[in-house]
Amino acid sequence: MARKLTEEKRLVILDAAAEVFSRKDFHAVLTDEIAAEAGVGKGTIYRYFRTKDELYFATLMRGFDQLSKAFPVPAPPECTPEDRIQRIAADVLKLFWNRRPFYMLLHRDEKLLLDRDRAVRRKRADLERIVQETIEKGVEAGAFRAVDSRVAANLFLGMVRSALAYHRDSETASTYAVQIADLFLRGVGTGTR
Amino acid sequence: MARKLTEEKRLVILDAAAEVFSRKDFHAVLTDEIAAEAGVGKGTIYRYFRTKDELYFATLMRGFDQLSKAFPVPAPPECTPEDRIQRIAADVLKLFWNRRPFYMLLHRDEKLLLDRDRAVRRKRADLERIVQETIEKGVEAGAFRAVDSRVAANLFLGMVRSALAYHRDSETASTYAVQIADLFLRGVGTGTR
Amino acid sequence: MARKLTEEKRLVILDAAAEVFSRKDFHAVLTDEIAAEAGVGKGTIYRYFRTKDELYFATLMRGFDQLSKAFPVPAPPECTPEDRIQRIAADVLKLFWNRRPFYMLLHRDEKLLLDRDRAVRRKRADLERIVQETIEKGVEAGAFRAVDSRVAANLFLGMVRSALAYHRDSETASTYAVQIADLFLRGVGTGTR
Amino acid sequence: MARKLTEEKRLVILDAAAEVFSRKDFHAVLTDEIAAEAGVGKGTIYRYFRTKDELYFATLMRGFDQLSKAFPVPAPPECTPEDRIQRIAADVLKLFWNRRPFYMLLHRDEKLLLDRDRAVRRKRADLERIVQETIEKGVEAGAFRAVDSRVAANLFLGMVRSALAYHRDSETASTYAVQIADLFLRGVGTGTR
DNA sequence: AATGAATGAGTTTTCATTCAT
DNA sequence: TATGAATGAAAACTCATTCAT
Repeated sequence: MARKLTEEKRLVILDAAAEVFSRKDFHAVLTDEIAAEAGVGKGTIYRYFRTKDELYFATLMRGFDQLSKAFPVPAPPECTPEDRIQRIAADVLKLFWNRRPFYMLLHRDEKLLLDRDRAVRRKRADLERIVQETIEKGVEAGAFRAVDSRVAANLFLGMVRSALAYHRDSETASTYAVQIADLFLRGVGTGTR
Repeated sequence: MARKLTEEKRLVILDAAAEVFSRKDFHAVLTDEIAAEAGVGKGTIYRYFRTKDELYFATLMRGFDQLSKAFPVPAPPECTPEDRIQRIAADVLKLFWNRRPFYMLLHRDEKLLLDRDRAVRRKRADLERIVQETIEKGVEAGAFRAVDSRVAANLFLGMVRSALAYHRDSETASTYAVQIADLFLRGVGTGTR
Repeated sequence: MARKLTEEKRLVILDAAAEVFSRKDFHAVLTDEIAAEAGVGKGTIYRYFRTKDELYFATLMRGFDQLSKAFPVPAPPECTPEDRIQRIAADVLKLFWNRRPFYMLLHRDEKLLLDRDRAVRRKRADLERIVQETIEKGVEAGAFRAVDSRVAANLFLGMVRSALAYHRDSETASTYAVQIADLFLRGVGTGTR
Repeated sequence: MARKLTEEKRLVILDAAAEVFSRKDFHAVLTDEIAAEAGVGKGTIYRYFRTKDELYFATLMRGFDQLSKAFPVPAPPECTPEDRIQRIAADVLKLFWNRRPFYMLLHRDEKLLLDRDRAVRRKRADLERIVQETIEKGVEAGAFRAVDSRVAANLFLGMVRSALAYHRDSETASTYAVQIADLFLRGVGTGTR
């Protein structure tokens, strides 16, 4: 039990860090708080992470990786644009719904992450691109009006973000997903149906 | 830099602070940087604000007050819900469009502001309420489907926020306003027209 | 220098502070000087005392507590007023004789201490009262002239203070004690002997 | 009225400084406080005194000079030691009785003054010497017991200091002077009378 | 000549990081 | 290996002194 725990403890620290960092600014978080939250000594943190910065970035990346893995997207290959939109809303909301702190964290430091990590940049772009492409396909197929796909994608994601950030605890991810998809699809739909 | 009148200098400092704080976290900003940006000595800042914290809060409040004054809302009194929605989108976007740094600042520290200032809390609630009530009226009038007004309001504002945060420099407030209103109104509309 | 136990180090810091504060004004003493004198880092001081002020007060109180414990007074219960006077002079002088720096410190900030700490106030009053009561008893017993006991007590203590503050290093506490008691007792005595 | 007021204002500032410095440590006194007390602008102080230090020293010296002038000592030339002692007590007490703040100031920074000014050093020594010589004469004349004149002088002055520092507002200088002289003279007297 | 707003050197205080245990 | 007391570089804050008005 001398070395086996190592990876486990790393995760304990990362979890604690995610928790604490999600509550306040990077600079407002004291190393001690993270140590306390993790239930380890402050020195231990430095055995696993060279600096507070590194820990912070690792925390972001870990959350991000979890998401990446969980990310259900590309999503079904050849379903209708409407279904894909619906699917994306549902998936993203479900993914973050019970991890609001982490979502807030990711959202707040989006910029830092995007600047520092290629994978994050790619993933972020992926999501945007998928939504955008889906919309474009919808337009091409005549299912959607000729909206600006980039703008529409941004608005769609804005609704998703808003749902994540401001939903009440009593509300569910799927309710929101349905409403977002519904609103969006009617909003961009051609009405022919 | 010569002798300035007191109130004038206070504003110079607040402007500088807004500029600097909008670029980085509170904790990442040094008092010296603000002083430099304002073109005053560090001590001067402390003649106008007791602590860095107080300066920060004053900065947020100043921006907020400017907005409050500029805020065009209650908006037209007895126009259609559709028009009001359109108006709100246009007004809010126009208000913040060229103050993105400040908007980001306000958005980032929404919580702090809401916790500390009643006026902010009220203003924020006002906007939400107006949107929500407009939606409710639309529903009652049969112009909108029977959506959950709170959720719909949240999604509407989510689109607005997204527009503010992620728009490209080449895009205009009014373009976005039109698209948001269009998308939203079709989304919640009954289709009877 | 190694690792010390917490309470031990607290005392090391307090000793150093007493030393440094006794040499100069509170405001003229730099935190760094105390740290250097204590042989610890500046930050360490702040682990034990919240502010420089708190450290200062703690320093005064510590010396005061030491004295309180060492304080031999109430002194003999039922001996003659003359003996009690002699005893008090001897005890107080002995107590402070080799702690002149601390005595000076205590004396200089008498007011601060009296204002802030009830125990100090009580102790100070105790000493005064004991002297005064002793004098009153002497007067009642016909051993002393009908002097104003409060004034006489003040003068007696004035001699004691003067001895502490201005004695030469070559002089001893007991020599002074004898002379003070002698002078005072003859001074207030009735001469009947 | 452009230049005539100059010396007058200098004194106003010195008075204010004496008042404020007597209440707190040199370092605890802000230049602003002195300016406020003097009813002049802060800058004005610097027109009269180069630095705060200089003002402080000037304040001490001013008080000291006033005393020097008022100092009645050498005292009567060829009266009895008893009379001289009585005279000295009365004179010193009278001199300081209504200037307690200044006395406290002088007393607190005795060391600084003694270190910096030859005249002060001389004056202080004078007083001590006069008392001591008077005692010696008394001893030689057989009027006083064979006390250690230095110690006795110190104790005598200790009583005087104590009277100045701790007397109540309701008490008078002459009462104290009488009691001090009485106590001291009986204390060192041979009893033959 | 007088003023008090401005200044920045000098202090206090914090906190990431180290290191003795 | 884990710890948390110790540290000092870095940041906030103060205040004597200057200087534009």
